[in-house]
Parts: sequence; C-alpha cells; structure tokens
Amino acid sequence: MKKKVSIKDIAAQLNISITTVSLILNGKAKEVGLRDALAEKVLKHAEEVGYKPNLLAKSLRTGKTKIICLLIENIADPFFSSVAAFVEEQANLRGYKIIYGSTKNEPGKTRELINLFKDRHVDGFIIAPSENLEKDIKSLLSENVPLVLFDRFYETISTDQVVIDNFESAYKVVELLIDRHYKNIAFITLDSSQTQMADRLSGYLKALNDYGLKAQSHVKKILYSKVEQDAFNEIMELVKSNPQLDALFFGTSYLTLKGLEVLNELGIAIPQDMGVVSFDDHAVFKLFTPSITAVAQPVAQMSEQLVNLLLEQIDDQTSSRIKKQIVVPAILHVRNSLKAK
Amino acid sequence: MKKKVSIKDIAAQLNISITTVSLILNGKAKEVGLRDALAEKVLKHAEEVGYKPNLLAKSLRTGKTKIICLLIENIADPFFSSVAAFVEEQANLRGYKIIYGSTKNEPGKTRELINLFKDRHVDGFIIAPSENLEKDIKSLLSENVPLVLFDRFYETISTDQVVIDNFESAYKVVELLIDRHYKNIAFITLDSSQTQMADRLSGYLKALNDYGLKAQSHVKKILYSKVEQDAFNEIMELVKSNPQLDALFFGTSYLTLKGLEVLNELGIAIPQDMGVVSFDDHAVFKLFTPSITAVAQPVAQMSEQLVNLLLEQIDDQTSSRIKKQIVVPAILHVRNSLKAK
DNA sequence: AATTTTACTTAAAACGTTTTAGATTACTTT
DNA sequence: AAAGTAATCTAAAACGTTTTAAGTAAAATT
Repeated sequence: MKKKVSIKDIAAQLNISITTVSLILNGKAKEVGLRDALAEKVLKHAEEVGYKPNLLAKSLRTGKTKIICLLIENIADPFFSSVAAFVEEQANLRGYKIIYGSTKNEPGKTRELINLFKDRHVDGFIIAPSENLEKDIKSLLSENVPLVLFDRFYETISTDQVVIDNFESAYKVVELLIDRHYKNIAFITLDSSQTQMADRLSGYLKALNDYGLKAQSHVKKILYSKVEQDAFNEIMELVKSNPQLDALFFGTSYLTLKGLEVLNELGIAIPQDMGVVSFDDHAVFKLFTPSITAVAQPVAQMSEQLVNLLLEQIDDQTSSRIKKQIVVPAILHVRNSLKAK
Repeated sequence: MKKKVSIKDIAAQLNISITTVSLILNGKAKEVGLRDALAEKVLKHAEEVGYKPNLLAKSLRTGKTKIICLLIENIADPFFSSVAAFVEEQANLRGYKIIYGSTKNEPGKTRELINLFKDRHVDGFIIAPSENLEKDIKSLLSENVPLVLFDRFYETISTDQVVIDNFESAYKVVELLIDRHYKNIAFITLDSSQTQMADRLSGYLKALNDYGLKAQSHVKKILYSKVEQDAFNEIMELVKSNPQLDALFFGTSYLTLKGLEVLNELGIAIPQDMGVVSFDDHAVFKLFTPSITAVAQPVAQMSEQLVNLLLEQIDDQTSSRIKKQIVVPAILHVRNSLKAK
C-alpha cells in the first residue's frame, strides 16, 4: 500500500542532506563527526516511517549482495539437502542468504549456473564440482571470485576445499569386511573420475591388495546419469553372475538403496549371505532390518568449515591469501548388515 | 581479470548513444525503428566484447529480479527438498532462479525471512506457511506481492494455493485399515492447527465415526519443535500403555520413522501385531521389510502448479485476478505393512 | 518554398544507494 | 586582526541500467 520511503525522502522531511542520512543510517555518524542529537533524530525518524534500504541499490553501489551461491548435484539428494540446511544456517547467522542450483553433475549445466549467478553478483560460491570443470574454476579463481569446493576437488588446481578422507574410509570399510570374514567383496560405484569416487575406489583396491585379496576384486561402475534407469539391473546382473560374492560395498547411498532392492528381490539374506556397507549414511539406514553399516560424512562440521572458508575469502580478497584444504574424518557406523566377528 | 564492459562502453566504442545500445540489446530495435544494419553491428560488437548486463542495475531500474523465494519448513526434509528440486526445475525453465529459506515452522523465523526477501525484491513467494502467519500473509497480499501457499493455507484468507486432499486421503487410509481387520487405530500427528494436519485428523475421526469405531479413537499429538527430542518416547509410551492398539497411522513421514524405531525396539511385528500407514511417502518406504504403506503427494505435479500460479500472478499484477485454489489428489501406495484382506 | 511526414537517433531523468572531496561556520591561537 | 583548526554538514559523482520525450535530417507533400 504505502510506497517505500527512501533516503531521499528522509533527507527532505528532515531538511538535511542525503549524505548525512546515509552516513547516520550506516552507523558512521561518530566516525565522521555528526552531532549525536542529529543522529538520534534521523534514526528515530527512519524507524517511524519504516525505512527499509533498497538492497538492490545498495548492492549496485557497493558490489556486494550478501548472497552465497550453493551449487550441488541435486537438492533432493539427502546428503546435499542436509549440507544445504547446515550451510543455510551458518550463512544466515553471518548475514548471508543462500541461492542454490542443482547441477545434475553435468558440466554444461554447472557452467551455465556459475555464469548465471556470477551475473547476479553473488558474493561467493560453494560448489560440489562436476567433472571437466577445471577451466571454469580456474577462470573464477583468476577473477578472484571467492570460492570453496566440497565433496570433490581438482588435483591440478589449488582451491579452498572441504572434503572427507575418502581413501582411508574406504580402506577401513574393506578391513572391517575382511575382519568379519567376507572374502569376495564387490565395489559398486559411479563411473566417474571425480576425486571422491576415485579415492574410494583406490582405498578399496589398496585394502584388497594389502590383504592378499587382489584377485577377488570386483568393481561395477554406473554412470551418474543412468543410476535411476540402470542401476537396479546392473547390480542384479552383477550379483547373479557372480555367485561367489559375499559382500557389497556401495560407493554412494543411492546406489546402496538400489542394491538393497536387488537383494530384496533375490531373497538374499543380509548379513548371512551378503554383507552390505554403504558409503554415505542415510537417515533410514539404522531403521532397516537389518540396519545398514555406513560411512557417515560429518555434514554439520563440513558445512561450518565451508562457510568459514568462504567468508574468510570474502573478507580478505587479497590474492596473497593462502588456500586451505580441509579434510574432515568420516565416521564409520557399524550396524547389523555385517556378520559378527 | 578484464573489467566488465557496460552499455556505456559499447556506446562510446561505437560512437552512438546509450539509449540506442540499450534498445537494440533488448530487442526493441525493430519496434522503435532503428536500422537493421546498426542493430546487427551493435549485437555483433556486444558479443565480441563479451557484454553481460549488470542484473543488479537492471533490477534496480525495472523492479524485477527474476528471483522466486521458496519458504519451506526445512530443506533437509525429503518432502520439502523434493518440492524444492521440482520448483527449481520449473522456475529455471521459465527464466527464474530460486532463493530459499527454512522456516523451521516458526512464525517468527518465517516473518523474518519474508521481510528479508521482500527487501531483496524477490518477484514472488512460494510459502508453506507456519501457524499464526495470517497477518503477514494478508499484508503481503495487500501490497500485491505475488504469492502462492502450499501444503497448508488459511481458511480465513483467499490466496492462490496448492494442496492435496488431506481429509479424503486420511479417510481412505482408515477405511483401508478397517478393511484389513484393524480395529484399534491410533493417529500420531503434529500438535498443530495447520490445515493439512487438521484435515488429516478430521478424516481419521470421521472415518472411525462412520464405521462405528468412534470409541476406539486414539490421537497422539507431538509438537513439531519437539519431534527429534520427544517423538520416540511419546510413541513408545502410547504403544506400551495401549496394548489393545493394532494399527498406527502417522500424520507425517518423519513421525513414521520414529514410530518404526519404536516398533523395532519393542519387537512388535508388522503387519501381524501392528498395521502401519504413513502420511507422506518416503523414498525408502518401499525398501523396508515389510514395505510401508503410505499416502504419497504428487510432488512434481504440485510443483508445476505452484510455479504456474506464481508466474500467472507475476505476469498479471491486476488485483482483479481471481485466486485459484488447487487440490491435487494424493496417491495411496498400499504395501506390506498391512495384513492381507 | 514552406510544410508535413518519415525514418532514425538520443539527452537526460530515474531507480536508491555510497562515498569523495569539499564547504561552511565558529572557535582558537598567534 | 589574521590565520589556523575544529566541528559539522553536504554537493555531486558514481554504480549500470531503462525509458520518456524529443531532436534531427531527409524525403514527401502541398
């Protein structure tokens, strides 16, 4: 109803200059030496007329939007949506809002989103990068755009980043499986060269190797874009044609869900006939019968680090700032999808 | 690296006016009668120098940001995150971006978010409103801010809204339970007067009444803010102190998860000793053993309607436009958490 | 030859801020 | 009395657009 009041209106109403009003509203009264009485008068008046600064104008002038862009695979994925929730909380606490985009893990889509949000002058990016995005990330860095990668990163680029210890976690999972007397462990993962998947695979292979089970390795790779469509069938095929398998280690939680469907359908008993471990925990894994053993990412902690790193960059735009690589340890939740020792 | 080029730069480089450049870049060349040759020249030059309009300036001038604000309970909740994913997709398709906020279902937080995003000049709101937000919604409406409610609404306010048929769906669930020979059906729900919960409760009570089971009704209400903390214990208490209960109907999926934990812990067999139905489906319900019967909201369809309604409003800001109330039918997925007929 | 029309083009205001570089007045100090 | 110094305040530019209301020159009409 009532039209918005601007600084100009206030200045006119109080018969003072726009500059004075702006200075006072920005708390610079003391600093530049304006009378306390005047400052109070302006503040009071602004309050009364319900002054709300036009943030677009402010942003245009200052170049800051107080908006952070979060680029993730898919907001409907439980891992990413919980990252989003924590990042939102941390950002809000520090005066920032979140705008997000789902990349579907496609370089083209991601690139497009980056450009769109750059055009919108977001103050910084938190990105779970897809493959083949090196050039784009480099270009952002060269433009000094604040930026933190998470979940995966690029060996060839020095960025601020927050990831978990994928290699070690996968290694430990395999050790655990071996300890529980599983010998033929398959690894079902994404067909992806992204660091997080590569490291999980390496951890799996190294452990098998170290324990003399190299010959029994079995790796099934599924394209991210084909998971919904093909994963069920591919896992079915894997299990059927390799009756010697006694454990399945899944590279992501959505693959685990597909795998559980398969085992269900085949009537294969967990943990007797097949041990199951999931990389990435899921709210319901502890509710399954049997409950599912999983590697959990400490999402709250990661999110806090992400926002910290990004705001550090935003506050210190000098290119001399040293990039930080943070590795947080994942947590292995041992549940009933494994035989007892 | 290279600084951004503006319309002003292009005008200077080509020795023409800013107006001309702007007109051409906005495709109004024909309309105002600029020479084709000139238009082409400008377009070509803009392309070459990599001109990107400053969207902040554009928004300041036009008052449009092409950003939609999505206010939901919690982005980490599977129902809301999947709405977010679909809304994002639909919005993107039509040139809009999404900025979101988690209300935690708290009026204070919601109010704050609305104001913050209004200050940011979002073009419209899609809101799952908390209780006690009538005044705020009314105030938005009176300011002619484009707005669609979903999941719940206010009886006392005429808004555009998209909801499911909560009453009918709940009624049908109870009918189904009765048909499967359950007689002592408890309804575990939120302690909330929001329409979606009120309607589910009414459906439950009406069905019991219609089938002569009024005396056996059992309603347990849990505060939204206390779900994480208390739900498990409260449900445990309910089940323990009412041994006659033979079915549990949960008002939301997160309550169902808590309930399943309880039944698990107590070793109560589903569906023999206890039938279970969930309002709101969950990606994993079909994977549980037994799989869980649930009322699924057609999220894709709802999201599309939401974006449609909002853009209709944005494109037709006349206050004469008639508000639309859309009710989409929910889908009952009957699974193994119920005895056979 | 004067007037009107047509075909193009643009100056300048406006959106609402922040900030630089003074301006003004009054009070001290020499 | 002149000069310096505080103490307050502000004019105007700038951020990068869009859009209103004209302006200009050439061609067409009288």
